Amino acid sequence: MCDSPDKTPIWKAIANALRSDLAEGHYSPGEKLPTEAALADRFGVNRHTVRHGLSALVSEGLVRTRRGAGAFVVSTPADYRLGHRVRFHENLIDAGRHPEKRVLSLDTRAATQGEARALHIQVGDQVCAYHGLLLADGQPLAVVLSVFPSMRLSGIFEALSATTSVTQALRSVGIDDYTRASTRLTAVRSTATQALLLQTREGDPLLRSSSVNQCANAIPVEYGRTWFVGDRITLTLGET
Amino acid sequence: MCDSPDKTPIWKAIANALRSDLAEGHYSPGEKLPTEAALADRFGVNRHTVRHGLSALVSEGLVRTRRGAGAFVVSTPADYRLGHRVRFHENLIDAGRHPEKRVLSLDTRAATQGEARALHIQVGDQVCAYHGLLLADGQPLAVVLSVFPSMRLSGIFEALSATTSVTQALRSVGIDDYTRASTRLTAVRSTATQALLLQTREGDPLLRSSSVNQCANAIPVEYGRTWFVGDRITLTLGET
DNA sequence: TGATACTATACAACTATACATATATTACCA
DNA sequence: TGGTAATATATGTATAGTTGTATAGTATCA
Repeated sequence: MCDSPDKTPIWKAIANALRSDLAEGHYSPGEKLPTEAALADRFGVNRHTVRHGLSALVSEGLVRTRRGAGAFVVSTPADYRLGHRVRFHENLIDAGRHPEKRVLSLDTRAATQGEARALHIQVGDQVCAYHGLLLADGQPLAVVLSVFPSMRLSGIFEALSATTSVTQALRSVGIDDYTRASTRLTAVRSTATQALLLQTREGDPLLRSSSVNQCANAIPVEYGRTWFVGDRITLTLGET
Repeated sequence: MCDSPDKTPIWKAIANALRSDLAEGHYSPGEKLPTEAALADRFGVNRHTVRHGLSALVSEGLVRTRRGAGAFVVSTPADYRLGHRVRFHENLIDAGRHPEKRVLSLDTRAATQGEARALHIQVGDQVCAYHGLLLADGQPLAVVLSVFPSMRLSGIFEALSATTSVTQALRSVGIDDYTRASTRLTAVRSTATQALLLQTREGDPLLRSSSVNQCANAIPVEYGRTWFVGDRITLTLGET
């Protein structure tokens, strides 16, 4: 018989359902989840299976249980504002989360066609490519690939070696402020490498953002592509 | 039973024996069959042989198994009338079944593009989204996602919090009657979450209905999408 | 020799039930 | 009003039972 290739265990499906409930804002931090018995009833399964799913959320740090009291939401997936000014650290601190950036690689190379187009430079011009991992409260949130035009920003490589903050690096090469020129969003499936970095499973949906930041006189200074873990983020569109 | 003349395999003989037990009404719908171990004991064979026979009944749709729980006699598919007036409770009671609705979530949010088009409102207008599970005789029958235009139906959220009946909720916000404006049907494969809620296997076919209900003056009041378990329902088209 | 039907065994996943223990709520009394 | 005990509720733990799946072995027949 045709066995379904990727059969999700019941407990994992429950964890997923609850996690997306959290992501969609059905519960806010501090709020009490339904009791295990109620959840077991809702999903039509045994209480132990619910407990198994809940324990996954507990180990992810999304939920905390108190014997005799119930299960409580610790933190909901980060709310990430996409507007005129997008700042990773600010966004997460505003959401009450602890942001962290980890450098995966940093090198100078020739621009690809897409990067050249986005940054208004020539194919083959030197760019500084920053590959990093974004974390919230220690949990991987996104992988990011940020590309800077070296010619336009002399010293950017050294600046990025010294700090993980894009804002700070740009400031040290003379860009005091920058704004988001464009953002495009799509959903993709994660590759094996991304899944490993993000601690998800290969094929899990990611939210990909392609964006261009420009300085005051509308000159592109950064072209970034970010892959967010769908479950751990809620993107909010609007002004800032 | 008498020993078969070396022609029919044992597992088939067991399937036949159980099938005629069912036909003679020794077991009623929903009732639990003896465990595989008990049956293996009764027939004096290995458990796997019993499983082989049982799996035949499962694929015939006579029996449904739940891991850890047992094998249960399946009830005949509910007959669901799709006509000018579609009422879940009425439909199932008329079919001699016991209907039940379970609320999974209820919230207010902005309308998506498809919802806006169906309800003749603007993208981003507030809608009240009801996510629920429909059951017949305690067995999951369908998951439903019902969307109501909040602006047009002030108080609909509270009304839906108070009752699971769409008819009653609409009545309490001033819609005394509503009729089915359109229904579209397609077949899809179930997601893991849907499979969990419906107690089917991931990837099993579902019958998806997208419908719009309108009030007396032809204004849309509800846009619903329902995923029926294919083999637990028979949709009947016609007048009412 | 190989295919088929059945057996044997082991383990994983989920269910069912019972009970222990911590917390929240309620009733009652001073 | 305030404190305390009783009760109900909820999570934590333990045990046993049932189905699902994987692997290997045996008997029989063409």
